[in-house]
Amino acid sequence: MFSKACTYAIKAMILIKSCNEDKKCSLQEIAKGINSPSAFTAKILQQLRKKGLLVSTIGAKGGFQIPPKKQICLLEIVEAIDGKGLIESCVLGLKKCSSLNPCPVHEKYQNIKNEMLKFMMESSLEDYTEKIKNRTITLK
Amino acid sequence: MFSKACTYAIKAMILIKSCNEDKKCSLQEIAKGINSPSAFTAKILQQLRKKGLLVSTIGAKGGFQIPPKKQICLLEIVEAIDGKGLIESCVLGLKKCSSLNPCPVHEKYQNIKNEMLKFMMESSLEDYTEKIKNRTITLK
DNA sequence: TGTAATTCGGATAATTTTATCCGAATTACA
DNA sequence: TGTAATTCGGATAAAATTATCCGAATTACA
Ligand code: SF4
Ligand code: SF4
Repeated sequence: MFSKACTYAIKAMILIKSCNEDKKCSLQEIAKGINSPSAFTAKILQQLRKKGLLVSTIGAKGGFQIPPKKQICLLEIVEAIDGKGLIESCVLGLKKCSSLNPCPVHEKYQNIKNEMLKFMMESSLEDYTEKIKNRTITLK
Repeated sequence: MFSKACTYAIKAMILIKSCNEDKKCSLQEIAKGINSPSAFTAKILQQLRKKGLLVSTIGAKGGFQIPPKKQICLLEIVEAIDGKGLIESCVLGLKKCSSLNPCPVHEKYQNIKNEMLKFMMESSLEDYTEKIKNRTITLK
């Protein structure tokens, strides 16, 4: 469903969010916390930063944070890393179809797509943080 | 969502199904009909054959057919090419979660996954053939 | 029987995705 | 001021996916 890079991104964002608001999360903490290759994770964090989903501070004691007061949903993360493909594409990826001239599964499929979208829009990082903090679940 | 190979497989199966029952579909017809690279398509057709989703006849006037009297749904095709990943995996792909100790989005996500499964199980090749035959839609 | 059409499988190449390495710049703080 | 911790970006490598090429085997049919 999502690329590997994308699931790293999602997990990293959840982990960072579940740190204290003011605390910065270093690359190493993140990679360890989500069990990902750190250099690859670094690239992904840069992508997220460039899209405005993360802020970073350079130098010793530096690290990554969720931009303060920003609400972020799964969809934003997925789009930042995997692009609009998932949202725009279709089972068949046909070019010459439309809602006026749909293939037989169009309606069913659109329903599912809409629900996936809804799910991703409604799932905010906050939804995850509590259980992470309690260690009820881990991100590994 | 699906790999490129998988969407080629789906389209190829629909195309073959929409040929006459007794008519065989050659690789070239298929590749042309679904606008796919023929050598790559050949590999995919072999995979489908080995999984029992296609039968082939070798030699001149040979080609591919859907096994007679066999009902095939999308799920079977997807599993044959992309494996069980889509069905078994999850947004986060966590290892230590379960329905007893789920992450916060578990319920929502499982619902969507179940609907996707249902969709793929309920969508049979026959659903597509009529419109293909009428040329109301194409597979290109 | 000979030839063209075709599937089949192995080898290889191109592209994309995932991953590693390293040197430079920045900052905290001893 | 010096050093360790850190982000940042470029170069490269490894692995997976997608794609091409070719020769062998099989079959229809002229
Ligand atoms: S008609 Fe709808 S479901 Fe069918 S191929 Fe087009 S966009 Fe996809
Ligand atoms: S609890 Fe459910 S939704 Fe959450 S990561 Fe595990 S399987 Fe996925």
